[in-house]
Amino acid sequence: MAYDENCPVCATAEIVCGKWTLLIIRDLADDRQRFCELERSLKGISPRTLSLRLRALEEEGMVKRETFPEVPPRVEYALTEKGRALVPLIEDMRSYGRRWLGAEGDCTPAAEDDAAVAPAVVAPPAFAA
Amino acid sequence: MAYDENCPVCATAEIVCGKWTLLIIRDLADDRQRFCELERSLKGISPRTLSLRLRALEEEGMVKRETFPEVPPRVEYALTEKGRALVPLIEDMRSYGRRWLGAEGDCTPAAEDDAAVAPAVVAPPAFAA
DNA sequence: CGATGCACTTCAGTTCGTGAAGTCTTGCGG
DNA sequence: CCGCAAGACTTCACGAACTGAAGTGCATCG
Repeated sequence: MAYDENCPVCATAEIVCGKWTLLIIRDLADDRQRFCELERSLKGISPRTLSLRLRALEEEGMVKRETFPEVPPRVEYALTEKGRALVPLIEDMRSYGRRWLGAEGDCTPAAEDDAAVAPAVVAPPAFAA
Repeated sequence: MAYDENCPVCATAEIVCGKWTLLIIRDLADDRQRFCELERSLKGISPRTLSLRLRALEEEGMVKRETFPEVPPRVEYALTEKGRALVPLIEDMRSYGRRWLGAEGDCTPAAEDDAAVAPAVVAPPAFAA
């Protein structure tokens, strides 16, 4: 059922393999975000899942939650140091996706509504790093 | 339901977030393996899931399947170049797990039956690379 | 007064992953 | 000759995970 906890790869996999988790980290890597910003950026996530992930990430100590008791309640999420340590992993994924999966988009919160620019990169380059 | 296919991180996440997928890649990174070797190494995986993962990985072109029509049938799985390109990702995970998750084990197919050696690393070091 | 935004929670339904058992073939022990 | 074992899976029933839609509470905008 669960992975072997002694294995560093397994332990990380356990965190990482939940759906959306990595994308949440990716969004938070750029900047702190609010619940609804994440919800909009991660098109297709259900608020329940987002809530669950955020809670889990917070319990793991990778995300810090900050509440502002304002008029429309504001809650911001930001990566802790432990969470930021996952960013290189995300960068690897980005490189991989670009090189081998022909995914050209930016998909960062900044690049929201520009779609369809990929010049059909299907055959990946034959070299590997 | 599905991630945004244009985003390199999402595209990679889609591959990577299936349970056990990364661990299969990890095992295959060391050497080609047979079905039952993977099954034994990945303690707790169901043959159905392993079969599904292997098939998907093969269809994605990250794993090469080779059948040997021998007495007890032998099938070996190995990473392709596209699959090997994921190894740095796994290495990142290993580093992360070691540094931040206090997972000290090796968990490689080579280190099978030595358990309980971790000197209780619970508080991660305060520095980050 | 009704609509809207925010941050969630609840609910029913679908998909994913599990654990046990079964399949098919051949070689070895009794 | 019978039965068990290995190897590579498949089938099945069940539980866990994720989804989509709707609901909650509050205050401001129109």
